[in-house]
Amino acid sequence: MAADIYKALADATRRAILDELQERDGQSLFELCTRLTMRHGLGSTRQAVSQHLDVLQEAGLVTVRREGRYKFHHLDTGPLREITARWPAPDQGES
Amino acid sequence: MAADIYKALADATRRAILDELQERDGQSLFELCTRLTMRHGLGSTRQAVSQHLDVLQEAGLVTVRREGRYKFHHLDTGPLREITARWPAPDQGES
DNA sequence: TTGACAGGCAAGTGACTGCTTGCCTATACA
DNA sequence: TGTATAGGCAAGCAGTCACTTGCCTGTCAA
Repeated sequence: MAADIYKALADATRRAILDELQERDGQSLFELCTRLTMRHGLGSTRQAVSQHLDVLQEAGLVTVRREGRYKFHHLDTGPLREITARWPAPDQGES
Repeated sequence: MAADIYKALADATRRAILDELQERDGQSLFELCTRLTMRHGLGSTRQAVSQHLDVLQEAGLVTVRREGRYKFHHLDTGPLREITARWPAPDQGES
């Protein structure tokens, strides 16, 4: 259920996770931890990233696919359309 | 400068302020307080709303026009484009 | 000039939140 | 079967944030 995509986006680490998943979709938790450290300079522990992924999943921005002992995370940018739909640009659809 | 539009959007009261300004642009602080209470059921004090407006202004989502002892607030949805530009929908190009 | 009105500044407080820490479950492979 | 790997759960801590409270500045009209 799309809990609160706004709160989900409020954290810089979570936004970095979305960036990472956009660049390489379907990463596991450990893969995300590694790449966040390497490419984004974030020293986040596994538990921290896991909690962030929970928030993103609650917001519907990340979907999860289980496979054996792995858990792959996929980006879903769909819920973000709500934002620009709520406050459209003045020269666009607003009447 | 556009501080952090994500943190600015994280609060429900601030989103209600944006809603209000979209419906009726150029409101003063007291006008906003009244309409937030009436139409959105928010019992926000003047100071609380004022602090929210500061955050929205920092984020570039609200611009301010002074006139005598009044201060009118205007909505600017431009910075919101950054969000959908950063994570575009997979099947549509950003435009 | 006086008083009412519109808004500003700053310290204090309670709740939330991101993160750590420690321990646990489950799957794969030797 | 035993062990390393991938991930989960929950309590505790510290920083942040929204909100209040109290007082101050600036504008306008009578």
